[in-house]
Amino acid sequence: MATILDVAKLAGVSTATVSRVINSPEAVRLKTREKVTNAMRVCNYKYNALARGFATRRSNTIGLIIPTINNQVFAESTRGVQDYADLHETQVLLGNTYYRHGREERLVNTFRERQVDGLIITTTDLRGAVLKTLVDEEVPFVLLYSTLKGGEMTAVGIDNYQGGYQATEHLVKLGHKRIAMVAGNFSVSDRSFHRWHGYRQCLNNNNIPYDRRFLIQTEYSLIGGRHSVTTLLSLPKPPTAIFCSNDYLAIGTIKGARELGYKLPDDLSVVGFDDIRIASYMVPELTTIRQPSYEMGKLGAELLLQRIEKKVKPIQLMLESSLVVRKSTAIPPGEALPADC
Amino acid sequence: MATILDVAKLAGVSTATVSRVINSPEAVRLKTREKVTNAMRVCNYKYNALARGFATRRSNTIGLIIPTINNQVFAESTRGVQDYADLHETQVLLGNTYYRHGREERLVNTFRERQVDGLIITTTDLRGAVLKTLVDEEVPFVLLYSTLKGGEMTAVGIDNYQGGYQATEHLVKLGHKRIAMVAGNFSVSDRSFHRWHGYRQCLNNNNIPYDRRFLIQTEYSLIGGRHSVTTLLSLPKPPTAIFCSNDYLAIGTIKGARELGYKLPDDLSVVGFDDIRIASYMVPELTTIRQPSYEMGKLGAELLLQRIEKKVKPIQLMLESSLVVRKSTAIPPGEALPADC
DNA sequence: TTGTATGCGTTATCAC
DNA sequence: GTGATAACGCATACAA
Repeated sequence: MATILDVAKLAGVSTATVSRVINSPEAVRLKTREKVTNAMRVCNYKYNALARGFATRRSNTIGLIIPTINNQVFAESTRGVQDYADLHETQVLLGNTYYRHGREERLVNTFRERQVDGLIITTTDLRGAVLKTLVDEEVPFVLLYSTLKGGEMTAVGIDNYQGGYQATEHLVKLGHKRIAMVAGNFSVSDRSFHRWHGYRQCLNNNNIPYDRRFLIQTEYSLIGGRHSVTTLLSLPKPPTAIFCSNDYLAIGTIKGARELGYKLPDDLSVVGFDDIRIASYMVPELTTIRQPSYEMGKLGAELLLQRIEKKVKPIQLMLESSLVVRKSTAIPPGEALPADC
Repeated sequence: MATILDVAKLAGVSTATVSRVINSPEAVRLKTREKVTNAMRVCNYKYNALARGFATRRSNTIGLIIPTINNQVFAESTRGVQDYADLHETQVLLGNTYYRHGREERLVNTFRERQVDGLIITTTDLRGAVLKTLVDEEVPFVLLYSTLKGGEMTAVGIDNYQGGYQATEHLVKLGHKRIAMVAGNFSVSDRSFHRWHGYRQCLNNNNIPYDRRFLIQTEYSLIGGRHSVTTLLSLPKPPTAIFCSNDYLAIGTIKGARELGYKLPDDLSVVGFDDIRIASYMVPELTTIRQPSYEMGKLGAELLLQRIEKKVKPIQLMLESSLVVRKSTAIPPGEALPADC
């Protein structure tokens, strides 16, 4: 495989000149440039970006760590990151934590060994040692889907508390009093925890007593939702509405309820979170909290590159989220008409 | 940042020895090893995998090129690739072509500059120059979701022809005679083209005349399906069944038909392709052709690593696909009961 | 505008 | 078992 040395010899110039035509062509005389360009073609020269990174101590690579690419939401933000990186000659290394702290730590270390210029992390372990180390050792990184509102870490996210509050408030306004929540495990999802806070505060503000049997923590999956709803609906006084902390849980919940003979939304209202693309294609169309995943990824990548260039101080950005009312929510059963009519 | 030279000095050994404790600890005396290990801790040494790659001319990185991470199917195979790579100390660089030939070419070049050890590609341009060049220049690569049954390229896929045939046959057996197909554009999806072949051959074998107005090529998306069905159902003699070349098209088709007042599956049968996770959560639950995406990714990664090690010759693997009958297909309208009863 | 010389952090090939 | 040292391919300060 030809190197710049080969090209240099062939063109009768120095390697420095070859390097210049690659990196700052305008700094070399047209004639010389052409000689070099020709030589490159002749020996089928292929640029070695690894060697460059080695020499400049800059890899033009970032590491992206997410729970799982399998979740549409993270696929969207990943796309945002990729698209932005792509425009800035930056490549992205991708890793899934599968919501495991140990894997998150391992990925961070592996990526650092790979000399990534920075990291974008949707963390599963906000209070853990991993992020602290990153701060201490001044590794540029930004948190995605963050719940942070201050501090020394750069982060972009939405107000999960508010999202949880809005979702719950929507149900309260419809007249629901028995509102359950199917949440992602708090131990691995700070976001879920914040959403629950919003949920609980909303109940509180509306004088609805909090029933702890109405909270189920489970894994973020279709199955998780399907199982959880079975538990909830077999309670002596089952809920008439369920707030799920993501759309997959909501879709699973809807399916599970239907399997139990419930008609939706008449017998049970369900609200999701995220507004994945398919949400509006479900039956009933899913009422949910929309968060701008793609934009979040894009913005996260932008912030990271700026951090790498040391152009900005740590900052926490909160993007807008909003309630999207569709067809999976309605007034409680027996509200408009008596149940026995 | 400390290097092995620092460690060597601190431990009073040579860099070669430090390198040895990293790569083949058993080759160095326990006592020396401990000295080195200690020195590493003292100066907070961090291994530089990039420098290693530079020296060994092996990056332990592979490039994964897919149409879009946004499609659940590719997310699954991506996971398969990642999981396998992860077990073999290999990182994966991810890129989306968005079904654009130019982007595919650019990604291949960029990844090669990055010195990836090999590539895994779900190509959008099977007959193009890009793959040919890869073969000529002996770059290890494997095709995913491939339609190949021979030749010099390593590939793993399913029998798309057979998938298309099975899907259509299912509809024929239910009694449908007017069967349309909503397909991904043939120009960017060889897979779609093969599925169409299966579809057409099945019609042929069952003496059902082929009507070219019953074929719509569109982009692989929910919207694509939704729009296509509108066109099909406004035909003078509209189809009673539609075979869609992926699940998103099918889900879009179902939604579009419902918006036109059709009851599914009574008024219209729909078959998808892929069996993405959410398929069984749709209403009606989607009848579709299942393909083992995760396994395909895993197998592709395995084959690629073997190709890199030069342990195997080019081979084309076909995984099993199968028809999954659920609720989105039924006998044609007016078949059991007269339409006007 | 172009060339010379050196460094980047590791591995690998010899010696010892 | 261990050490000395030459690659690896490119960028860059400094000279010319």
